[in-house]
Amino acid sequence: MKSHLRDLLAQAIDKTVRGGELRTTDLPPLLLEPPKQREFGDVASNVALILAKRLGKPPRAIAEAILRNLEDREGILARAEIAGPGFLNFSFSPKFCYQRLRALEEGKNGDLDLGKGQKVQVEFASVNPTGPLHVGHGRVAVFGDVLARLHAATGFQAEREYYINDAGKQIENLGLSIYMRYRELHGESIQFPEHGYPGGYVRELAAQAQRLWGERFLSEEKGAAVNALSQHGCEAMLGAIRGDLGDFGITFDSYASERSLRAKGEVEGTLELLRSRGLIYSREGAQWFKSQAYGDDKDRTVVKSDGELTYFASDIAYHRNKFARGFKKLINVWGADHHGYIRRLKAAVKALDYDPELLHVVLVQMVQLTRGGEPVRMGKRSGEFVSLREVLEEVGKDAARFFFLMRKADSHLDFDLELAKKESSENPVFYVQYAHARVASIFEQARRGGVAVDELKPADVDCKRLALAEEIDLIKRVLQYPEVLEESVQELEPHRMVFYLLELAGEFHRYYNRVRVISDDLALTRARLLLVRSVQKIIRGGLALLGIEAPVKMASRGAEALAAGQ
RNA sequence: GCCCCCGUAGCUCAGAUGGAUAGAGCACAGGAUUCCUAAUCCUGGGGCCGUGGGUUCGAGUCCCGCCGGGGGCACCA
Repeated sequence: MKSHLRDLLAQAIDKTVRGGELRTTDLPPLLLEPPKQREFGDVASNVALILAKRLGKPPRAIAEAILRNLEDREGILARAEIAGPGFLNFSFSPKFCYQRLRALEEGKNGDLDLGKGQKVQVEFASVNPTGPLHVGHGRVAVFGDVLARLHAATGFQAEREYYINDAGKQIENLGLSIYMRYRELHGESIQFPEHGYPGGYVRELAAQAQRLWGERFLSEEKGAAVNALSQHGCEAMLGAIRGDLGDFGITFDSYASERSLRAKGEVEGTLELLRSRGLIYSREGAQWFKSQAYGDDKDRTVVKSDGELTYFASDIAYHRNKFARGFKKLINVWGADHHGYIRRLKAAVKALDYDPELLHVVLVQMVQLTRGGEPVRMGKRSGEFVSLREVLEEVGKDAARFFFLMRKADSHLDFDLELAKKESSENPVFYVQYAHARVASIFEQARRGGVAVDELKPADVDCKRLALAEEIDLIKRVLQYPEVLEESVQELEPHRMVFYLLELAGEFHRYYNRVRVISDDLALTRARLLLVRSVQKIIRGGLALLGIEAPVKMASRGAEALAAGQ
């Protein structure tokens, strides 16, 4: 919708320049934004103000010149005027709204193609398989998943990948932890390793090992036993993680393994490449990558003095591997605690002659769980935290996903478990879902009245009957969807879609309360049905992008009240 | 000590190249259902945009300092 106007405006400015009324070649990008106040119209442009600054001419004069050259042959605008210091305010004509609505209902507007088939990889979660996922991981995972969905919906070829750090010390520590618990199970008194994993799941893994292999590891040489248990623990945890994420509606297209990356010699190969370029040197028995030369704060170790590779070394090779696979855009979704890592990774990318701009790192801030406003205590040290599974079981997939997405990544997230469970107007998830269900309910009613909703085609509908101000507003809101989608993808900000859906649902609920869709006037009824059907379609599509169900009935409230026992 | 994020209504947060009188939800107070689901809607009060400077015709937005909250600083993972 906006893009049509943008074209018109661009032409007008172009014409103004060619006509000699504006003497500039340096035109700002045309940004059309909703004005502060409704009376100012649907969209506003401050282009005249910006040009005024650059050209030293009065903004209103520039605005007038542009308006004079604006040729709206198709009549998409109802109003175009200058206001305030020199804003250009525009309102779309009802005729244009109807036309776009019809196009939307004919399915012509859903195919936004920003990506042109470009390959994008979203790497997220990538949690070391040394323990179960907790809430913070959940936010990161949902964020990454939705970024992938957004890209897939806009013409990108999006792939989700999970990178498994299965080669380093952490996995070894997991194995050692299991090993000690295993011996404990067999009656030995043990001293638990300092860097071991204290969580209860380690005991379970040990018990599992006992069931599977009996006393075998008691007699086996320690190193071999730890190794076997590492592998066992890693596989088991990965399975659990996969299960948790699966229940959250998240699956991956591929898993990358650090161990196999090393086995294939890619890590050594990458280091060799850097070495050949003189970017690796030895100091104090270790080997360092000259990341400082590429914008990092300091040089970083890639091989420790004991000969072990660092995780960073693997990460360099991993990202080289990603680019080699042909991805044109890489998105890494990390917890905010990894922020110190960005520079060194970008430095490495640059040193390998890839464009660091193609690598987007989204940092997702921490999650603070609360219950009725009171913080839920989580002790990292004791290994006790609220797991993602607990949250999932308590509030359900839809509420959890919605809450994780409600804030931009930069913001710390307060996640109130009580609120997420509440089935009332306080809970935004239900607000949006209810709007969708309400439309379904209207359809049900219409069918009972003999109106063929399902066969309703835009061509059979007289959209002009949608003449109320509420109706025009609602149509305009519906037609905003592609713009919101585009911004969400470009800015990597799914929360924009969440806010939009809340607004759309609100606009619909208001409309519903004011206007009866079904009436004796069949032509009017059909027009209104078409309108609410478009609302439903957009909400369903928007929720699908967030991985949230769009129910046709809001039944759970009654059912749960019943189950709760009066 | 250095780096990153945050600070906007009682609470949780939006605020898109700097632009018009700073918005929403919740909470609070009152009201709406003979009619498509009241999980809804309507009305209302609420603000030195942490703070002090600076740039600008114009700053919640940009720059510098300070205060408060969170995170990161390794031959850790």
